[in-house]
Amino acid sequence: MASFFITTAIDYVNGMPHLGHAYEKVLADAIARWRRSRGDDVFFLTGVDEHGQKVQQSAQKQGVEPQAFCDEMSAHFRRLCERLGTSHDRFARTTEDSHKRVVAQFLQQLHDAGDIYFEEHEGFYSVRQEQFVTEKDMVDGRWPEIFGDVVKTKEPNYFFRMSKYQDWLRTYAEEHPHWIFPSFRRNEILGALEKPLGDLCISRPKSRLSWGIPLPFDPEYVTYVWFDALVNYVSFSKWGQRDCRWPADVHTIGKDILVPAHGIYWTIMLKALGIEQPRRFLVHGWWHLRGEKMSKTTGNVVDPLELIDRFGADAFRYYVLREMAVGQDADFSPENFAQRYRSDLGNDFGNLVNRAISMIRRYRGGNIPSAPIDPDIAAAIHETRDGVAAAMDDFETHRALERIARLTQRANQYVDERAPWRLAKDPALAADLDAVLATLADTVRVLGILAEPFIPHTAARIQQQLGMDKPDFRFAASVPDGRLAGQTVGEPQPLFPRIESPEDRRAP
RNA sequence: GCCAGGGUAGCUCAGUGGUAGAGCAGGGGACUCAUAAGCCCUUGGUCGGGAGUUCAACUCUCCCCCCUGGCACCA
Repeated sequence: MASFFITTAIDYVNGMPHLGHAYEKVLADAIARWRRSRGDDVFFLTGVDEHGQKVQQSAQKQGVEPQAFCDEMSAHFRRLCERLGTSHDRFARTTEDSHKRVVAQFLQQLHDAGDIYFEEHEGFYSVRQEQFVTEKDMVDGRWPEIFGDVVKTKEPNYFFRMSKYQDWLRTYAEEHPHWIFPSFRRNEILGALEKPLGDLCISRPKSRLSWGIPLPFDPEYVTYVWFDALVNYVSFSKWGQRDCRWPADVHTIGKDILVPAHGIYWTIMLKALGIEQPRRFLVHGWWHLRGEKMSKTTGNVVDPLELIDRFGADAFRYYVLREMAVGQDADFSPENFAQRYRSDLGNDFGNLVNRAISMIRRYRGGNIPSAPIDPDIAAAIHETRDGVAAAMDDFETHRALERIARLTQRANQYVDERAPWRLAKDPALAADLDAVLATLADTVRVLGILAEPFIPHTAARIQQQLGMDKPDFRFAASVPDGRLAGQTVGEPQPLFPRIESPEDRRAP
């Protein structure tokens, strides 16, 4: 059995989950489920990033301990996963002791190796924002109002010797064309490497930032951002155990954190630690809302939970996986969502399942006939599973769903071509009717298997409605072999019921 | 500024040298198993602009315009 380890980025708990968080989890989940259906031994890791200045400040503002704040915020993200139905095997929290131990161990190792050094750093410090700023933050030669007083200060800190690995990284990037998906994003790393790489400041004095993991070699400091967050991929991979899952096969991330965080920092950190590199990065794009960039400041955000409440988790999953060409940006609009729900899911997919089961009940008392599967449809099924497999191996969920939609359409056509209601009127055509119903039952069953990575709840309902006593989502079972013959179907229940919207009621 | 991705039917996008495609939306039709769903037919585009190469360009070359993104802590 092949092993497959996929991660999402861990979400920063300073804000509430939004569409982007939800998408990334669904994308990784679809791939994880896909690999499971192929028989791989999958380990799927997601989680949250809980340390840092903003969390400390937010907790302070609310008058609670940072840990209590994290507990509360993390619950929102965990809840999001539950609502989405993600099949993760581990939900990482960076405040867990096991994680902190690994971070400390890694820091110590790099310090011992001379890759971390201590140096006086002179810079501009914004008292109001409690952070260092650079001349680049100036507008027209002045510090913007939001920074308040900016003073020049000296603060000694610890630095990670990244510059030492620049040449190695460039060679690595050049020699691994499939390292980043989509491939054009690898150029962004190569581009960033054209300029000399500075060393990375990895510490903050405890006096300014206490909510972090202490440096093992200097308790007056905590480690800052990336050294904490990125290590989660390793620290939660059962590191140090015999069944350790590292290296990851796929790191799913947003395009905003490829350069420099993952492509440069993380890659060099692993190199310096002597740890194997992840096989690939799957870099997705951004969601826009009605053509505009989503931003918390303008309130231009989409709450995934609201959509799930109204349309269900599978409708949400389907929409994002169908609408976004992996790696590209995509536009979200409520109208488009409702449209896809009604048309793709309700009218085409859900209705096909419904009419197939209804006819089996009406014409054969619910018993799936034993009859040969229509060869054209059988061919279409084979073509579809091949297409889905090819698409999913390239992470192209939108193409996989397109293939599934095509088979759905083909099956709907088939119903009209054969017109079972006509066959049912003539007892001499009973064998033909049997063949049509058997073909439909198998097509619906296969559609359920192929759709499971995308819409798992619905897939389970399909098998239930087909009267299968135990679920079977193995890709290997997605062949037209009439294996349901003799079984009794269950009650047909609309999978994606028509949802009345206020606009619909206005119709004359 | 540098680098990358993109500009094709009302909308979302596919298409890489040989008479422009799909889905949705719009229009028409036949049917009734089904979630008033599905099926069939159909309207619709000087393929961002200009020049060039070619018997032939959406497809190759060059120039230009526009959008988006990366280069700078935010899925």
